Amino acid sequence: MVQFVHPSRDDITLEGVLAALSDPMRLRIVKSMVGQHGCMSCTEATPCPDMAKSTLSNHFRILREAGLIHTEKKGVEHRNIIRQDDIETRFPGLLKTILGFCDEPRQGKD
Amino acid sequence: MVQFVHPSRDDITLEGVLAALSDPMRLRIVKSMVGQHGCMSCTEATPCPDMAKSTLSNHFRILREAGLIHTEKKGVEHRNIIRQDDIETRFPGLLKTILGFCDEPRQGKD
DNA sequence: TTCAATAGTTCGATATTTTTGAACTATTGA
DNA sequence: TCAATAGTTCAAAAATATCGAACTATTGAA
Repeated sequence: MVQFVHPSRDDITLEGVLAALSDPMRLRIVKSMVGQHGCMSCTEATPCPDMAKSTLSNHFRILREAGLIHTEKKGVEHRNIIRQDDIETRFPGLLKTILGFCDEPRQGKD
Repeated sequence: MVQFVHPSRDDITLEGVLAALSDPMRLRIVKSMVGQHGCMSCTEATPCPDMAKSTLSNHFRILREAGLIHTEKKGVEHRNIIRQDDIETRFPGLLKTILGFCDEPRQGKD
């Protein structure tokens, strides 16, 4: 039984958010999750398939503990959703500003 | 003879800026430099005196190589200035948004 | 000119963090 | 019950950060 740690809205810190987003991989994960606005599995949310599962898992943990995403287990996979409202309330405009500058991973569909 | 590396405006990357700002110490250094709008020596710009000189020097190098500050030698000390225009041109609003959320190191004077 | 003081860099060693593969857990579906 | 899937946890290896010590360059004074 895996327990996920999610900080409450007020425990989300600027430094935590910036540190979480300072990794190119995590930035792209977050970007892809904002694009979609439903839940995504870890595998779906990852724009880089050639990476160890454990590394990926660690990135999701960091995003989770920074308060950027919410994860819950749904069947065999983990559904992740970006905590857009919480972050917007805590740091208005921050996420939009940052993500506005990063490369679109894919605009349309294949 | 020490040569400083300063990326050109166009070589400043979002990831580089975020990575540079994701360290609490560097965030405070940048904050203090934006408050002042002239040059500051490394010592002046540092809100945390109890830190090894070499560590500090490394932080300034990272800020410099991310394109956040410009450093030039002036006599015995190094004058640092934040590259506010370059960053604003490259990522409009980013710096203001981020710094707007971080704690004021000191609002008035002593 | 020489000497000490100052401001910061560079180097090498240690400490911390990240990444990885392997082994594990939990769920689904045959 | 068994295999497949999705992800976690663990321990070791790789990469980064921190530190103290030694170094460089400049200033100012004797």
